[in-house]
Amino acid sequence: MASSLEKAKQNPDSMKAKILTAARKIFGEYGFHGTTTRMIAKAVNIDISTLYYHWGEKGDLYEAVIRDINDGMGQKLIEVEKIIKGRPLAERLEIAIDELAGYLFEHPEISNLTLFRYFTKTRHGSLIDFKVPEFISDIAYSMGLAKDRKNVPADAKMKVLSIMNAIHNFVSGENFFRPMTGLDRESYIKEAKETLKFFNLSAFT
Amino acid sequence: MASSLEKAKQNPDSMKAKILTAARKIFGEYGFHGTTTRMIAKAVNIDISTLYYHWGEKGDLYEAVIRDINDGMGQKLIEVEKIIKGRPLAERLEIAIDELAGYLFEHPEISNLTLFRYFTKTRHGSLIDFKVPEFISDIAYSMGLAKDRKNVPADAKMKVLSIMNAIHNFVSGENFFRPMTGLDRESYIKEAKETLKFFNLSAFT
DNA sequence: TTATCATTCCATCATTTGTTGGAATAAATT
DNA sequence: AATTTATTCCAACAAATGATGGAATGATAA
Repeated sequence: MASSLEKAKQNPDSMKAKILTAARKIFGEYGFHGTTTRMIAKAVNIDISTLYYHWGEKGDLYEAVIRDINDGMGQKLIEVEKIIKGRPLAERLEIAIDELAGYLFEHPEISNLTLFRYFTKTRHGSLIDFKVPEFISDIAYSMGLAKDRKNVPADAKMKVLSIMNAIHNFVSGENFFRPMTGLDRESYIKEAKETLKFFNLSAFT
Repeated sequence: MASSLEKAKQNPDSMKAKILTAARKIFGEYGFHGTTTRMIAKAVNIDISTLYYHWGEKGDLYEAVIRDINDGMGQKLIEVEKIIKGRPLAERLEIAIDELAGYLFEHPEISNLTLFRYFTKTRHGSLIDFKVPEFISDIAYSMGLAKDRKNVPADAKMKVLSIMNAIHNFVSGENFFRPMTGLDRESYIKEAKETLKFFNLSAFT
């Protein structure tokens, strides 16, 4: 059975999908409470009631957005895993950083929303399954930090969290950090990747 | 001339200071838009109008909170600088990580509010001077990554940002990350410090 | 063509939220 | 004691916000 989200993504030109795309962006910029349903409706150029017709409550739309970005990350991680399979660790790290950072710089709402969820309490506790724990364990296993995917030691999880967060930080923080460095966007992305490799390669090789 | 903020901090029992303390905590947990003036008033057990009497608009109170946490960070950085002065780099790093992480784990609102500001757009752009650029440059200089405090290269700034953010992440993300690891608070803090040292010592020594 | 269904908008509500005026009270000053 | 000043709360408001009913419109099926 196709979920409401899957249905929307089948046709990116559908109104439902357009709303979802706008919601991703705006929720990512302003957070849940900082976003109003009217802001999203305006971005799509529709009446607010049309938005409610397609997605129901604000919280439901937000959940759909979270599920959507999780799907994206999950797919990307699988894709990366395929590329790096069998290579030596240093090479794996370099490629993974390039790929993941590249992907997230193209979709900064993913980093924004992920960090939002880490750091913020919501007034009405939406307990969305965030998939992050599984992602983290999978990466730890893939990096050889755990023998068993289901039994990853705490220190390995902490290392992986550190890596992933570092990527998210550079992506989400671009608006704040880039002016500090005086770099243009392209150079900033390049420098971010270099910095990530600087820490990770020396740590793991 | 003592600013409104300084005046409040002179006497921590004053109503003005009590409101500020509660505001720090709640803004830190829920963000600017997620926090209502009524939530803060309730936490202090006062009427909402009393809050307005002391601090004026919500945005003004928020600014005071930001200035307050900046003061705290600034003082702590000076304190740390004194302790590590003259020691070899590896030792400096270890001590700095212990001290800063310890301080921030005691005052998680600082990390929360700092990251909030990095990653979030506010609907009404409050352009508070955030002092972060100076902090970053000072740390880069202190680590020997720049000859000149006023002329820090971009890659050095990126490295320092990476370090600082990594600390903030473990502090702010505790509620999300700790359940993933199964650690108690004390062990989590210890493990966070270890992980930070793992990446930084291997990178810089 | 007619009847059914899906989609969109207009108008409107009920709450929430930021904010203020003014009365009541307490504290300080004369 | 009388008077001013500072502090607190109650009540209320306007604007913003989440949400909905129902009419209009368009598409689809019969």
